[in-house]
Amino acid sequence: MHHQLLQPLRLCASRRLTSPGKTLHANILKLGLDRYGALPNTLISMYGKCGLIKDAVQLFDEMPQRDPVSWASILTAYNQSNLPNHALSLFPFMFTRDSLQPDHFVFASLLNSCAALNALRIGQQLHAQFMLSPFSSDEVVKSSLVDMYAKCGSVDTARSVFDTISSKNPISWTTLISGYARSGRKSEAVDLLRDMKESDLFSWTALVSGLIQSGHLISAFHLFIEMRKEGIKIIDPFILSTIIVASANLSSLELGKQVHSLVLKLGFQSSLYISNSLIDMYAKCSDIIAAKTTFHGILTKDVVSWTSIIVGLAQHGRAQEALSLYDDMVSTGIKPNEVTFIGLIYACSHVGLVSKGRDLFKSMVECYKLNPNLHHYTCLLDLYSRSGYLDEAENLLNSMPFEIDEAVWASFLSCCKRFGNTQMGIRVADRVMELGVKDPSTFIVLSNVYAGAFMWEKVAKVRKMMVSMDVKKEPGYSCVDLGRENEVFYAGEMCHVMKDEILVLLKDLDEEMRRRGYVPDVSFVLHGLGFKE
DNA sequence: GTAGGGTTAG
Repeated sequence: MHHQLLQPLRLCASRRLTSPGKTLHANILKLGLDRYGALPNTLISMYGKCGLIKDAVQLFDEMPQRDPVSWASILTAYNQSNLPNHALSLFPFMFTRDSLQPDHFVFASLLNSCAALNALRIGQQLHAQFMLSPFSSDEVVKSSLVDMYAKCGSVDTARSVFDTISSKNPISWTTLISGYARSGRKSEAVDLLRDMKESDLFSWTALVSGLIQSGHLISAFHLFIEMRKEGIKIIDPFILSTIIVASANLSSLELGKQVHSLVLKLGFQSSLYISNSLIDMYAKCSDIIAAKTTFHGILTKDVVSWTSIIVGLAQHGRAQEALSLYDDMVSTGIKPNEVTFIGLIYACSHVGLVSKGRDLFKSMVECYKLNPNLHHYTCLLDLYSRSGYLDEAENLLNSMPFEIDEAVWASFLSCCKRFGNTQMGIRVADRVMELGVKDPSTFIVLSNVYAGAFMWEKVAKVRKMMVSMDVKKEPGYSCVDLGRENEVFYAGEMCHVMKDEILVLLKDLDEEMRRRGYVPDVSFVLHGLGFKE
């Protein structure tokens, strides 16, 4: 009897059919078969795959007799519920409570947890235990070792494990290609794919998306085109969504639109991943209307859809629209996540909605039980300081559980200067000096603050530091998309072909701004340091 | 019961 129940349970697991799975469990209990054969372990695995981790854990804890299969099932369940740390902390009880030894399935699951957590030390310990175990030649475990080392930043070790695999399959190849590509080792990644006899859509996706993650955007596009020429069929939308991300990062509306038409041609427009990345792409490429159209065209929007449009609107300075969409989102019953709040506080920051931003931060912690990270504190700090709430900003700075980086210090410092709080400016500047400075623009802000307080010895000290570190400021530039071409303008550039037209336009704009009440602030201008600003 | 590729973040 219990054999006939295994198949439907496995079907529920693979198709994520939660309620039929529960019904089957109820029937199994009624028949008194819940301790029969493979049924207990299959139930754990079914609950894990359906995302019901609590039910899986309860079954596991209440089992009178656990075996390595039960352990592999619960460890995998934790990984699939995004709780790899629970898997690692449970594992020692396999020895102490159950007197069992890990098998190859258990090793593979645990290495997966390490990869997700960047836990290199534990990964190395498991590697040693694996080598001493009777399973030391298992090739699935070796593939997970390759992945673990690559994800923990040790790509060369990943390579040496890969070389010990005697019969490599497409999965082991793809794992290493992805590792090289994500670490930015372009030529090794490409060479590996070319050495691979049976490259498939998976390996190409790993290559292209890894290169996009490491910033090799143009190469990624060339490889994508090569893949199409090779005749690899695009049978799922994964690679298209990464290519959309690349268009967004290149700020190229032209490329983004082309990829969008390819999406339509191949029929993947209903994929949520695709629509979500299109929202972001259109927003980053300045077409906020197309971003909104994409968003409203989605039938079942998820948190990422809502978050993407909120962030996009915030970046376009449309704070009110972003905030009112947030209200719509909550009333639709979608719970915001950490990223949503970054977008919301960011929106407030750009229009000076201080108390709204403060309330949102509070509701994030109190209503949604989300842990604010460095980005949230940075946004909130930015909100206070840009709006001139310098005391709140300084209090936050002193009470937050994170170390902010130099750019954030510099931004706060320039706000002290802008709002004329000389004492706080000096206090903060002294702290920044102690922490050490690397970025040329930070030196400039520091020098401005000290100069504003007539502290000439400190100004001289900053100058000396700049000279001794051979600081050179990279000239700022902006980039204008002219359809087929890009035009790059450097600050201080005086040899452009359209120089005369540009200067006339600039003069007109300047006069118009002054007519509307703009008073230029020249107190920031730094003389005699050889900077072209 | 185990291993590979995808979206949002100053």
